[in-house]
Amino acid sequence: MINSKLAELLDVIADMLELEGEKYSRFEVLAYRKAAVTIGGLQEDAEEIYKKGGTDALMELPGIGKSMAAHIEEYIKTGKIAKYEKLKKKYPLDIANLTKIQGMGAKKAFKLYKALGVKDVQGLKKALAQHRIRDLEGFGEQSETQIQKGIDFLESGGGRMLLGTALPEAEAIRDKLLKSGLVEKAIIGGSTRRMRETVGDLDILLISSKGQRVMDFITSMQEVESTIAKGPTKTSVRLKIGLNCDFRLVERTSFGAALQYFTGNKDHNVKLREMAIKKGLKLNEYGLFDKRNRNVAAGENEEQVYKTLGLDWMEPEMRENRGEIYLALHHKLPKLVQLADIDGDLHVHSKFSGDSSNTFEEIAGEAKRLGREYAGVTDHSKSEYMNRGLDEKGYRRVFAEIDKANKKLEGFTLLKSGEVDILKDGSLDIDRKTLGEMDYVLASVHSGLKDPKDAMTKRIVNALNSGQIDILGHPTGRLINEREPLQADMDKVFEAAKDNGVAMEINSQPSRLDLNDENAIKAKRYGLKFAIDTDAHRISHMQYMRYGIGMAKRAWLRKEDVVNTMDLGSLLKLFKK
DNA sequence: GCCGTTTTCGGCCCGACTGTTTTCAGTCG
Repeated sequence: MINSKLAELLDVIADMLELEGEKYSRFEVLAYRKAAVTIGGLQEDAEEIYKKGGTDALMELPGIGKSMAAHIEEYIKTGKIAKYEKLKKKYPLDIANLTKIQGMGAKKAFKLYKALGVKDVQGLKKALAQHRIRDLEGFGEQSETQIQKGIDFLESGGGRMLLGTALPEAEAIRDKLLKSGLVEKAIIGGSTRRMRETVGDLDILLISSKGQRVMDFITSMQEVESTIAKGPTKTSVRLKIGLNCDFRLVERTSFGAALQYFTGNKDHNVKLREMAIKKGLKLNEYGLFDKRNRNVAAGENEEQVYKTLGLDWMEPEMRENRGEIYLALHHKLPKLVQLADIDGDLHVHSKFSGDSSNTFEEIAGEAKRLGREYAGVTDHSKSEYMNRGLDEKGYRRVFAEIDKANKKLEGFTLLKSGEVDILKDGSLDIDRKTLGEMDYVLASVHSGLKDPKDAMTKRIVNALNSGQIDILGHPTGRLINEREPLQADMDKVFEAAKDNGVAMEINSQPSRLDLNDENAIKAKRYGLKFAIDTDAHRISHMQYMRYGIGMAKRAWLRKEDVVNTMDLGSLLKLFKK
């Protein structure tokens, strides 16, 4: 995968062009930055895209035009970009890593290079230790401290954190603020509100008349490690869990506009502002203004902001500039699936296998509490010997237990299933007869995750073509920040799934979220159905459903795209087919 | 350098905070 390296190169080119100053327009710099973001965020390897469709395919990507496509082609063919190499001679410093330090941009880095010969982070550390920075023009003692802090943060592994870790932390902080009596309103914004799989920092929006006291309260909170910036309307802190959190205080009359601004991703917001300009208006976080600087539609809710721009309000998960603005303009937004639509959970482990200790009573009790009508018991199959996987006999024993338990349960049904292993040749490790006794079959790949793409594609497609699978479990096997997804031609996988009526799982475990939004968007284009499951190994995991729902909404899935929104009768009929 | 669901040329989003400064550049989101 060349994406991250390529994105870094494009970003550094942007930095260097910025250092060139007047010679380049800031828009050209911006173009490189945009391209870097696009490439860095791709799921598919840019090299694959190029191999399949050449520079034309690359130019389909947002922010990639003729020049960028040529740069990418050059990089794939030669491992280098001439424009970068040329600039590098003039700026022979490790901009990519230096600018990872918070508060350090290309300009500061270059200043330090010119004055002190600092070329990389190592050199910077040396200069800091010798206190050579504080005497430079434009720097001071504080600068040294800030830079040192930035380096420390970086080295302690500051990066994007799982949504499943970040969201509960944000909620805890929000609740504390609400309880403090100092704020009228507190809402979590940013990528957390958009339910992105990982979160770079938290944004919390506040209404309060006690500005200074609120900011003091925040910086003295237990969760806070240090204060990065503190002003009357904006405070940034570093949290002990290793995440930064921005707090913004706005007037009630601006709250809608502020919430809009702090929720949409950058592209979405830029698009909205452009629309505002075309209407002779100006949009910022304080409101929507006309030429005489009169607020025409800030209001207390976002709906007014969207409405005044001619748009329907849309759910936060959609605000990524993936075409949602066009749909909103033409009143064609899809009605997205909601957590409350979920009627059951089709991937739950029990004490009969694996590292789970869940009893049927516990599973049923928690599921009922969450308003669900059924839960599928999907214990591991025998290939997972590390997880005490079940063989045919073992499954029969579990099915008998399920029958017994169901007799005692009222208004709730446990379903007979299994998370069956897909073997290397694509066959399942449980015989046909036993699979036939299951209400449905969930099958997953658990081994050989690094196998070559061709073999892996064949393996999964064979399994799908066996006609024995109802749901493909965590289809790419990735673990966020830990393990790369398996390499398979997802187009072929989705095609085979469509042919065989197999639903794709959206696994709600915070470290999985698999399929992710991008793959789910693709799968939906093939007309596939989805099962949003929790893969619960603990009873508490059954609440992870909201993360899977977040992913589904990000993929614009509707209720009818998700099989476990159906009532039990309809679901069983579907699986019978 | 990119882009267009009116445009293939003429546009391209907006503001807060910091540190080092005497009015602002740099950085960030």
